[in-house]
Amino acid sequence: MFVSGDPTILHADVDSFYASVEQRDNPALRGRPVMVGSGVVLAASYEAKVLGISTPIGMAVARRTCPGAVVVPPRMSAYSEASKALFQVFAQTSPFVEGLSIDEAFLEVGGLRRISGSPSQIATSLRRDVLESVGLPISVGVARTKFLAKVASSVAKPDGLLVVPVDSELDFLHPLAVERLWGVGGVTAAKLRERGITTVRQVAHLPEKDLVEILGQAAGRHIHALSHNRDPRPVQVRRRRSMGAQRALGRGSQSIQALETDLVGLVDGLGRRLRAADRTCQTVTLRIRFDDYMRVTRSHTLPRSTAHTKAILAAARELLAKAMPMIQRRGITLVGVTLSGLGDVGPVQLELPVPTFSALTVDMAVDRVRDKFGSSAITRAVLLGRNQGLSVPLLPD
DNA sequence: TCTGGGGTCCTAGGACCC
DNA sequence: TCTGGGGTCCTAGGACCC
Repeated sequence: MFVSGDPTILHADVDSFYASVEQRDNPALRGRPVMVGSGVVLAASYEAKVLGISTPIGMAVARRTCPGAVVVPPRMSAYSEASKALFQVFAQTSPFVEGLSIDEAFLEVGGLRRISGSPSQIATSLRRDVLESVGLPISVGVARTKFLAKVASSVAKPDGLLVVPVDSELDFLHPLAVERLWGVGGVTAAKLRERGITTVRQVAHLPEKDLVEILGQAAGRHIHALSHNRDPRPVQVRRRRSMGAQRALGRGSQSIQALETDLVGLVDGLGRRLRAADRTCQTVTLRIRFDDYMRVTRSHTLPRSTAHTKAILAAARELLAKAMPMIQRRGITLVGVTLSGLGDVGPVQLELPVPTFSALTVDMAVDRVRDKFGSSAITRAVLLGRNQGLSVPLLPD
């Protein structure tokens, strides 16, 4: 039997994630068109999608298009909880899970045949398990490459399962629109359409160098490879590379004080998240969106990594001051902060001039570290004396 | 059609170093 | 004094994803 070429990669994706959570938690919303969002529609239930709602779309337009729909404000913490439960089921299904976003992941199930069955059997039980223990409908695509598995799950929606056999990969892929290629959005699709290219098959017939000429080195090569279903990327656990928060502001005059307050709030929240994840950052980026919705960024790289709110805030404030003339000239409708250059909180060494170990010594050291790196940064203190050591686990306060 | 809140990756120029 | 080639880091912008 030919095993190595079997489709063994699952792509699992919750259908209309936010809207499905709302329908799960409120039975009155089930079977009805539901739109989640405030300024724009973040998610629409399938009942709403059928009526012509696609995301993102302005809420005013959405209400006109679909007057019978129920509009629900987003509950981010509920979605975050649901996501945790979802990824627990993923982890129980396979040891190789690569999270892609809050509600989707790749699972490699090639080595689980003896334990759990064939990939399509595993996909079937995964859908059942998620529905039973999280209460949400998912769609699953199964294929030999990550890219194709992702395409398959989106074609399978809603609440579906689609396996792409190895011998019919290109038959499945080539009739699809270019927008189905992972990495082809509005701008790229428009460039291709200008040249009469609308299907994956047409892309596949183009020489790679032509695509590179049109789209640039990386994008050209990438899309050329995908159109032939060449995607060697393995399923792998990835770590987060940046962390950010932003706030949309109403149009109109924004006082400098209010802006500073927003900035403090954003940085404070980010600092907490950073320390809760035991991470540090080195680069602080300020994002600004003007009244005309043009965007700019200003960034600063710190001389050393930090998880301390004070250091991040100081950098963010300087960036804001730098951008202030632009803001005053053009108005501001969004402020955001992104932290990148993420690292891990390593051991911190502090020397205190104390003669003996005591509860007081520990408290002093802990206070110093907390003061320096933030309250949840420390989980263990190792006290070293001249001839002895003492390791003390600490509870987060 | 007037616009959220998260993320990822790529490109390109300039500074700086060897 | 002028010149080459290669590499890394920083900053800014942009496309794309859900």
